[in-house]
Amino acid sequence: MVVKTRETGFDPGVVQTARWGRALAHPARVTILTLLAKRQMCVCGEIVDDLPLAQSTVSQHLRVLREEGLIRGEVDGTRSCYCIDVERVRAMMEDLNRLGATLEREAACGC
Amino acid sequence: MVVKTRETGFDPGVVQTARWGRALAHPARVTILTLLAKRQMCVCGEIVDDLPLAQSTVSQHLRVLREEGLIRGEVDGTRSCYCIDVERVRAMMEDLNRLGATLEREAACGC
DNA sequence: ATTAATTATCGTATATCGTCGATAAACGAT
DNA sequence: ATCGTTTATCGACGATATACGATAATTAAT
Repeated sequence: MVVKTRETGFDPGVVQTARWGRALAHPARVTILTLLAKRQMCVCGEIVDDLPLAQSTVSQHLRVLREEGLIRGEVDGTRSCYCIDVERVRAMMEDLNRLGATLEREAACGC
Repeated sequence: MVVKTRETGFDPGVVQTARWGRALAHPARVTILTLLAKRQMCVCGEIVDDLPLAQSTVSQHLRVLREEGLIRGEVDGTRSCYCIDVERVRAMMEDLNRLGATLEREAACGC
């Protein structure tokens, strides 16, 4: 599923940026990421305990983050141990900062 | 509508970050922003011409960006002239970079 | 006054998202 | 082998998001 070419008529780079946006588009996912950063690893159960959501819902959000590559999960016995994929996070921040730089560059508005 | 307190149980800062994410979560909106940056202002019609979407749909996306404060619109006769709100963009990038820094800081993963 | 142009909004249809409970799968412990 | 723990997935449902055409509102031009 890696390359999901659905031919939308948008620039691929823009599509990727939008994917980063979507990954961050829910408070639960942002919270999960910061949690994983605070402790340097996290069992799923701990994450569930820190969120006001059902276990299955948290699992869904973990899946979204996993699909975007922002986190990686390893099974450890009956547990699942998640951690941030720093490389991917760096890639995301590069993309977002590139966008930010573009948007800030041309400030003069004719309106 | 500025303060939309719907009591979700999430940290306000996190909620704001998620809002930025949501604003960028669609290729059309990212495209619109970069368009507005390239030309330093843009009439709605030009934006519509550059997107593979109907005029009403583009108008919707403009509304989302406007609601997040990332763009401002002024009516100019029968036209609408949009431009980027650089202050807001800067605020967004600050939030996102703060998140990025947090996520990159603690790299060592115990998995 | 009519007409043409432009854009926001409305109504509606469809798709995706978010959420939960229930269940299945995998494992550890007894 | 059975039981308890943990987590992913499934099914269902409501809520949002996305998309379009039609319409209304505004203005410019004739």
